[in-house]
Amino acid sequence: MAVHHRGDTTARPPHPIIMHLDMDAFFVNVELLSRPELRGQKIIVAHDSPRSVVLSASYEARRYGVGSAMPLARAKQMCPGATIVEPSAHYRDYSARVMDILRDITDRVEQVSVDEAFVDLTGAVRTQGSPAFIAQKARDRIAGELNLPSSVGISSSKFIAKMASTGSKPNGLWVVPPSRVQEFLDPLPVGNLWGVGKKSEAALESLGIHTVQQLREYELPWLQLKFGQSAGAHLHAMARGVDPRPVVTHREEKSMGAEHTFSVDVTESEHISQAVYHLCLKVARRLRTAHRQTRTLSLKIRFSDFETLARACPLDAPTSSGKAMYEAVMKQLHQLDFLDPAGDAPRAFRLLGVRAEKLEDSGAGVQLALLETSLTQSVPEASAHWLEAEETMDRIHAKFGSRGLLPARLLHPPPEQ
DNA sequence: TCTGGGGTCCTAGGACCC
DNA sequence: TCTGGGGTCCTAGGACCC
Repeated sequence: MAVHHRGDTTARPPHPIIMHLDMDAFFVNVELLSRPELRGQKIIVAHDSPRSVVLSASYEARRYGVGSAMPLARAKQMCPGATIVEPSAHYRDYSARVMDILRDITDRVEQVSVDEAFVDLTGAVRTQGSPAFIAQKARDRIAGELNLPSSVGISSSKFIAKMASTGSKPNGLWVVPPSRVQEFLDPLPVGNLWGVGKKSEAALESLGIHTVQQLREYELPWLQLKFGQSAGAHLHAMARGVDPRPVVTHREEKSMGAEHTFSVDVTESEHISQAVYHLCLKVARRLRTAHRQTRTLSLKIRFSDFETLARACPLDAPTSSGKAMYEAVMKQLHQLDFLDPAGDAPRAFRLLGVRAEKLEDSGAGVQLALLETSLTQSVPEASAHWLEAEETMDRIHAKFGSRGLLPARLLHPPPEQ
């Protein structure tokens, strides 16, 4: 609780102090810890398969134009001789250690992704020194204890703090005081703004708007007419450095999904249904681990021509059962005539995805109710068996990792171990 | 060059209700 | 009989982020 003094009408200072920390080439630098001989070389972290994309590139590789999310095939072509490193399982651990260091400053930490976080320093500055001092101490600890480089931006809003950390990279620290925000923003290309991607950038450019300064010349109603209510308001606010979003330390997941791109397009119905099965079990397991269940299931398909569509798969009742999800998805696939039980599907699949939406808590009581519901239905033994089987798989997974979850393995013991 | 996998948020249109 | 105006919920698609 804030302490109020006499005459203090506002509990908050005029400007919050927000820091944004972003790890530099995070995956690459984690890999370098175990392979120091590669330091200073062109490194690309990616699964080395024909359809994969770049997850992270060393600055040496970036000089050749390699960037995140680029198809690996293209990256290899642009940057011949680069070392391709398979992603490992260590990123979560290092991420957690970075976040722990940040939480030593304050608990006002919002983790945005595996390698990024906002920290609200508004309270911390009263006892720990200037924002820059606090930030540098955190960067020094991350460098000293984890041997990983990071960059920090500090300003009075999340959005400017993030732009500042990006601008300070690599291994930098940039403070933008409130009085300098406009001066900081004005020369930047609109494409640098948070939430302005390729499409919006192109639309802005076509209207002759290239810099934030130019964007600021346009009024709110005009921007909303051109870009929609929300995006227009967003652009208007950002051009003025306005971003009132607070640092949020906890956020509940709204959906959980799994998707898979086949290394080769697939037409065989049996192969497709097996993939659906896998994805459903994966999502169901995650739901149960989080004590959640879903009321709406969504199926995503990408065909070989890259046409992508999503369809809802109605559920009889909220569920965290992979079997129930599998049945709902298969029913929808058949209704859409995308499968032929006798043989090949009419169109080749490139990607399949399953996403659980409208999540709700599934306490022990709810799980029991679910079990009772299935027991009163026509195939009670089968339902009970399946729930039990899925729980068994949860235990197997906890013990051995994600290997060996094919349907066949459920019925027969795995060949090894 | 040929496009991953995990998400969030917004928009538009249709169904349905009053 | 030729038709309004909300509000809400749902679905599909798409932009965007890391």
